[in-house]
Amino acid sequence: MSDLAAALDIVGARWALLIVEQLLDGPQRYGDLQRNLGMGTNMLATRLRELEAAGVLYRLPLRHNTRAYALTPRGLALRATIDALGRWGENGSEHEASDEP
Amino acid sequence: MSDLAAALDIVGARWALLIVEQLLDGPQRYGDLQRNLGMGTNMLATRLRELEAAGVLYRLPLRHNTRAYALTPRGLALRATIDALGRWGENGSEHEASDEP
DNA sequence: AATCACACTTCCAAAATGGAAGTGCGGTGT
DNA sequence: ACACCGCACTTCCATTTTGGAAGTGTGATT
Repeated sequence: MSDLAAALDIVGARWALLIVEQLLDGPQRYGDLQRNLGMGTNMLATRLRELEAAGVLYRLPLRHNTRAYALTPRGLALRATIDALGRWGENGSEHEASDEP
Repeated sequence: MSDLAAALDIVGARWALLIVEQLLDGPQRYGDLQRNLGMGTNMLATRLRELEAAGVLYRLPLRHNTRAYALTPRGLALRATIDALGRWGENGSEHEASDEP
């Protein structure tokens, strides 16, 4: 399995990189993530569990039954990838059907 | 929609980035891609259609009924992202691993 | 005691994925 | 000429993933 395939196994799932992108701005709570991303709560819970198991993020306990999610060093290391993909996505409005590359 | 979300809309689908990674080594034919990637032929056909529509790759006609798939400039621009993700994936076996070299 | 915010879980329908087999076309061998 | 082959797909169907909506449990607040 190539390095790329190994990486995609972890952050290739839908919403995974968007969650990490949010957390690059600092730790956030479950409800905040859900509102900021507009994704269903079941998917969010599943992804957070997977990303925690993969060592990308961890649960940061706050008061009583509330907690925040924060990136581990391994999660922060995704900044380069996310920046690169984001820059690539910037130029997405320049597509037109042409027969020559 | 953020730049990252726009990018993921195109290359976030399963296999998409792996296909692009293959084509970074040069144009390949359908059968080669299938063998090199080990993916089902129906998915490959679907992804190639989507990536062509998105301007990431194009069909390069060869003799008779054969053709190769090659990256457009927009597809080649994914090299930075793929390299970054690949480098991130390299360090995936450090969960309970030994000491460093 | 009743209500509320928060962090989920459960249930079910819809969409994506994957394996296997089939299709069409042009070239090759006999 | 005619059977056969490789290539590039398409079709069919089972399995997995995703998504929306509603429900659960816990501790604080009124």
